[in-house]
Amino acid sequence: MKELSGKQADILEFLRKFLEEKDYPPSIRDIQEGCGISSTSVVDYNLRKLEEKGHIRRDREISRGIELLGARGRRPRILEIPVLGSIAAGQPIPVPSSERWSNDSEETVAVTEDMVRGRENVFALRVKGTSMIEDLIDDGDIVFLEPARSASNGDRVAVWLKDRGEVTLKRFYHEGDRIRLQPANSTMEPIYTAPGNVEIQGRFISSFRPS
Amino acid sequence: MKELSGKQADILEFLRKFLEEKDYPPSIRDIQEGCGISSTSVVDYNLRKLEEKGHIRRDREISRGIELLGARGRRPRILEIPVLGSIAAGQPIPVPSSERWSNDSEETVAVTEDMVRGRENVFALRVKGTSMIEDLIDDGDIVFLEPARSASNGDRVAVWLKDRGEVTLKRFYHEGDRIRLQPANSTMEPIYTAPGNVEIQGRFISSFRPS
DNA sequence: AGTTCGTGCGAACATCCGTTCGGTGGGTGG
DNA sequence: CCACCCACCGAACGGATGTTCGCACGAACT
Repeated sequence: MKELSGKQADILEFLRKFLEEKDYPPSIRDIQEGCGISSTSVVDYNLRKLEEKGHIRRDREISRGIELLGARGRRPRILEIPVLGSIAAGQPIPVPSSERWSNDSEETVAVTEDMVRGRENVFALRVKGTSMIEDLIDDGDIVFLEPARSASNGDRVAVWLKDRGEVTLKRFYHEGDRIRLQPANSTMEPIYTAPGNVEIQGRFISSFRPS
Repeated sequence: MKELSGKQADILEFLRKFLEEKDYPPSIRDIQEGCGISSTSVVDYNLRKLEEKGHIRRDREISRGIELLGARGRRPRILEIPVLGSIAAGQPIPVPSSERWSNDSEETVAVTEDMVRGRENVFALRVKGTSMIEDLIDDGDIVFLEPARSASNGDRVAVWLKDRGEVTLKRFYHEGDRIRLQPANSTMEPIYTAPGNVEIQGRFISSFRPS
């Protein structure tokens, strides 16, 4: 990539600022004024240069048809993950699967899609307590889950215990005619229950520990 | 917030799609064609309604002066955190502080600013090994650090050990005339060294465990 | 029936805006 | 010196675009 002139760097910087502020690209004359350039043709000239050098993309004949390329311009896919509540504190959580959580005045966490790797309908829960401490999931962590109705042995899942009316995060084991829900905390006992009593809500994907 | 008519929902949906694709807002006539509306004035009319209802913001007299409000439109502050390398595997890492990491062909991780809470110049490292396992930092985790030259007792810091020429993530303790670098792994021994031999690179902020 | 209001239509207008073109000046190489 | 290229300038052209205005149609209400 060639070196760019002072004027071109100015324009690029102006583009970033403008986009940051207004959320739509500047017109050529906006750039002209913003960078103190005397003619629109000069802007056009340098814009072409910038396009040749791969910093921007232009849609000809279209007003404000400038797209900023590169890390700062290309907006990464952002997903707003709803934080549906807390888990392992004994509180029931609403079921996310088929629900439309459209008018969510609830809390959300924005993450980039690398964190959920293309999975669908991911939701998040705030972890209360240390029942999964040995799986390196601490109190206060945020766990990301994908909706699931079934699990394999050893999966970390959020399950609803019908008789208790609560949801908890545990490792899941199917043992003969019963289910073992194993906390990852040696001071805590596993929960044994009948398959009919558990309803799997989601499967663990990843976790984040805020500062 | 009032209910919006079918046409208004169409327009809103078209706005999202268009922005997603082109990275600049559509013109009124783009919307007209895209939504199969017969007149530009109808688009204008519904756009005004959408503005009243708080879904968009318009800059009058400006082409494509439409800003999408709300979760999907308002782009959260995204930070591209450079992943400078791995840590605790004994590899030296470049110092991030005053360097300009502008032409970073290196790997980056995009995160929302909640994850670093307004800190400056945050960088990230990929954790190799389990030396901090008891601090719930596992092999493969990504840790976020802020540049720092000093630390308080108990801080988790990335330090450069001059004599070994390597960087490691440990808990930091200043004990009299020596420094103790304590792994959070009972099978591993602390490192004792002279204050002059350690150079603190960064302080632990938060961590993320990919799936 | 008459009125009002929300919504839609089509056309015209004024401006915004990308593009083009002729021209200038400085630097470089023949 | 001349030719050539790069960067720049000013003006004008024409298409793109936001805005406005008169009108129409149906639903709700008096």
